[in-house]
Amino acid sequence: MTACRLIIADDHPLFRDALRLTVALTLPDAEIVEAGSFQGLKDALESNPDADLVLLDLNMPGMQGLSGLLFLRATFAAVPIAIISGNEEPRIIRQALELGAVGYIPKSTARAEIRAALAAFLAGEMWLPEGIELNPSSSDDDVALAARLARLTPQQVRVLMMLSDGLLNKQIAHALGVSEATIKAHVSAILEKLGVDNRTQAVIAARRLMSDITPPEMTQDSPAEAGT
Amino acid sequence: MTACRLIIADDHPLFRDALRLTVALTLPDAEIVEAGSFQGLKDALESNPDADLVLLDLNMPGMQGLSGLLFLRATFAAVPIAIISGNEEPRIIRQALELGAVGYIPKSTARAEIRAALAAFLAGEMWLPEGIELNPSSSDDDVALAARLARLTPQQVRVLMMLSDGLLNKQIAHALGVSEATIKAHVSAILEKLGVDNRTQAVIAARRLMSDITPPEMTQDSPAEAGT
DNA sequence: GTCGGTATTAGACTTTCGACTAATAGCGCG
DNA sequence: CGCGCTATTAGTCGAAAGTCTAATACCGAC
Repeated sequence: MTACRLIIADDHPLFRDALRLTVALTLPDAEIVEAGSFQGLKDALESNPDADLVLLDLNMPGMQGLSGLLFLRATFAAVPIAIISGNEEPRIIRQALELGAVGYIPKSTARAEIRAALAAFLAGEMWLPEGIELNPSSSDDDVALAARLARLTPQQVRVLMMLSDGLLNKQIAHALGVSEATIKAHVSAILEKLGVDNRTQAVIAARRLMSDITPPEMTQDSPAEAGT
Repeated sequence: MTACRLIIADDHPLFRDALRLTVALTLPDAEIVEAGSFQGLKDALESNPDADLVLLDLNMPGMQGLSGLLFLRATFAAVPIAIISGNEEPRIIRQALELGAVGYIPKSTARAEIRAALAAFLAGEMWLPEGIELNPSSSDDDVALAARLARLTPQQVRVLMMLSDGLLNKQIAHALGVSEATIKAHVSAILEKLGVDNRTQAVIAARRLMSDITPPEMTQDSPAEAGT
């Protein structure tokens, strides 16, 4: 197989190293780009818009939960994104899939399985841990919300992000270089797709994606090296 | 000392029992009312508006973080509220104090110290765990936000809660039985006190109080009986 | 009692929002 | 190529939001 290009995004250098070694076992010829922050990942994707896969940790500086995934999917729709996270809650996993992730690898996954997952991703297939099904009649409200957010167009996602910062239509229009009427149309489309009545409720919905991620361990003094 | 009346609010019956025993040691004549949910606590406070103290756990069904404390302080300003929580983060403690709590007892506190805290509260004094100071030049943004929220009047708190649910001014006016112009005046006062420009930013600020509490343990399969 | 400060209420007026209509551009398909 | 579909763009207009001014009421201070 010809050389492929992967982006590893994790704020923990040790974990990036471990992951790169695992990747090298499966794909000796792979070119690997690393990013340690959300901004770094955006830069890496702009430099490598033809990357074959992003391995994304959900807890990165500058990224607020799943909203980062929403943004990346909207901005770089052509690049497949797989989540690698310490969080193993089924709800989070299903939300990530609804948002367009090609797979979800818990950090507790054995190395052999991680390699199998990588192979699947690069073959264009999905991969999930045991016990997680694809469409288990998503009864969860938060999962349904993720599905609705995934239907937004890239421009609508940008508008929703700025809406969530409390900006006025006029300010968003100026930032995006279009007229205020255009922003109003985007906002109306967002309200329709999210099934809400006004911008405040849209912001509440969008922000629910940001706070839902609870890291499994929480010792804010220990380095929490997750190597091996 | 004459008999006093305490309200113990915690969703865990076992912990309520333990707390009641500790209270009985210090105050044999105390009348103790228990509540296992936020709604139960509101009912208890309406039945006992002259209670001498509320011992409030921050993780109760129906209560979203510190916003519950904000509501209680605005609605029952005459009743002192002490927080009893498993969360020991200094930021949360300072926020609770800014919102008008008379003290903060980590659940890891020794029983003798809890008794000392109770005595202090009933004497009208504050009590804090070791190492937490009263006004350490609150540099934290979230603490400053709590201080701003504490300046809202009771009616303004009610309006802010409904704002945070995404309601229109008209809907809030109808629910509170006043005119829409009145709600607009309240909203303007809220924006001024919170230092924000529009209702969306006010909702973002209010919702920051709701998501900041990270429970120290997280087993989502335990039954969590809330009966009595 | 009178004064001064604040909470609550509301009307008048300006700005912003959001629905409706519609034009343009790109894109897959027969 | 022409057709239908969608994304993006924008103008118009009634509704909602937010500001300003102000009246009433309550409450502690003098």
